[in-house]
Amino acid sequence: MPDDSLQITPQPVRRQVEERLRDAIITSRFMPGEHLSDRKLCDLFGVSRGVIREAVRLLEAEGLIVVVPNRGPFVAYLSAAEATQVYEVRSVLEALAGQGFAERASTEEIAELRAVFEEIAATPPGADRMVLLGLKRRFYDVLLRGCRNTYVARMLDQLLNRNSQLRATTLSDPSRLPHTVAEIRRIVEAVERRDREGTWQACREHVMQAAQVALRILNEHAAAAASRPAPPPRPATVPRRRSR
Amino acid sequence: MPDDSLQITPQPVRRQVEERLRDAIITSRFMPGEHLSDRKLCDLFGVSRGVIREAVRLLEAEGLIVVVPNRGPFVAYLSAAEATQVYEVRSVLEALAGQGFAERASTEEIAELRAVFEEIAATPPGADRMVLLGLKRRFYDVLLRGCRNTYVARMLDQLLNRNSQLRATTLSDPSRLPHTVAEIRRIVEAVERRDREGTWQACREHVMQAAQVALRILNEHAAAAASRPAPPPRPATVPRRRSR
DNA sequence: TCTCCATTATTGACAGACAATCATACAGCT
DNA sequence: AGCTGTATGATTGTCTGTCAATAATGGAGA
Repeated sequence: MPDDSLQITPQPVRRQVEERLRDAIITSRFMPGEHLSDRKLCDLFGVSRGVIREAVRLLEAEGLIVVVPNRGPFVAYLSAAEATQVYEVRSVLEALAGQGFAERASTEEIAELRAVFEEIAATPPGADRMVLLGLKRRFYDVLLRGCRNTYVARMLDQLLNRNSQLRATTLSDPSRLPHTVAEIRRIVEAVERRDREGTWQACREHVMQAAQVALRILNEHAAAAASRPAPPPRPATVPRRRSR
Repeated sequence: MPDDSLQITPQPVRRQVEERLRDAIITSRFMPGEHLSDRKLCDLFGVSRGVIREAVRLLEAEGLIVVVPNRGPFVAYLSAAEATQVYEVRSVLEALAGQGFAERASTEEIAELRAVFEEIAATPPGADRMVLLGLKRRFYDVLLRGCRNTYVARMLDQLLNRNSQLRATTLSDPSRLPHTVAEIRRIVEAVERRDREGTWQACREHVMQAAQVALRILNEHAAAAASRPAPPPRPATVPRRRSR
């Protein structure tokens, strides 16, 4: 099999818009619920309407954008109920990815995974949330590449993007950091033993712990919002209906 | 909670094109590897290029279409290796969906699931493959609706579409039908007992059995193709690279 | 037969236009 | 005041035409 690591593929303008827009959403440059009108995006990216519309369609399918007919695209909003569902799916997909990694990753990839883990473990508690999120992202990049399953990689990637905002807040919780490190250590150690079942369990446990923290935070926010006089407007939350 | 079953949402032309194109692909009206040029699709659907391009972008994100730069969209092709991966993911997602159904579906939904199962069980062995696929599709529709998890529903839906062609051939295997029915019966019965673990196992088992049959068929085809002088051209299999 | 080049078709991207629809504000009525 | 209806303005959905860049095709020539 030829090495295609040096292969370059031409990147149409559309792809760049897709990537930047995706990035802008998952880094919260656009807030959930925000209206992304054609005009605005055209001006922002300096491209024509057609390109914007195509990019929006792709991000719509990825679930990052919700399009309401005759009103246009909005940044998707994740309710507490939906977050629960996301974590439920993540737990099994991540477990599957971990198991695949334990089975099929090369020794180099395992070493790489440990290296990223050590970086996470060495992070001071007061670090910027985006730094931590970036490290965790790299951890997942290694994991998803080494699990040798394109489909689990794609879907987990989408899920991680989908609730990246929530993840940023849970990761940044200083009291949570040592627990996170311990959980990830369990994953890495299980992988190093090539322990299928152990990795599965460790991954599952990790996500479920994260889910608990996330939902606690979400409920606190909800409570705080309820005590405030005017609840956030939350414009047009998912009026779209999946067909089929 | 207000009943939104009467809600009507306007369907832009684009949505119709998306649906029809998706349907045409999963029912094999377009063969894998086939080139779907703008012109052709414009003529077929009688709409402008912009609409076509947007629809293609959406189906690209769903994995049904692969777009190679400067050559346009092709119907995605599923290699044996990829099929293995799809079944691996399906097994856990379907298990999760089943578990969610066993926990959270209403008694009406459980009855509905059994009703569809009875239809499947009553199918004569010589039935058309598309009839069976349609029934199975309905089974999944009920399951995915009742599991109360939008995300697992979306992802499993995509996976089922992705390998619908393969599923049609495995389902149509007459020697396989009784086994299929038995496996699905196990699922339904576990659900009726509200047995989380049992449903999980039954679903997992069902997919793994299906995977075995599918891979056997794929290998037979591959062997047959290899014995033939000219192997099928299989133009441009997944040259696209996922970013990030 | 093979190689190289010119022609042609197709994609990627842009701009302009138009009807349909939605949001808003304002006037009028009870 | 509170509600209803309408006029205005902005935005979306869609079509058309245009143009450069790239890939596929086919033929000329060695």
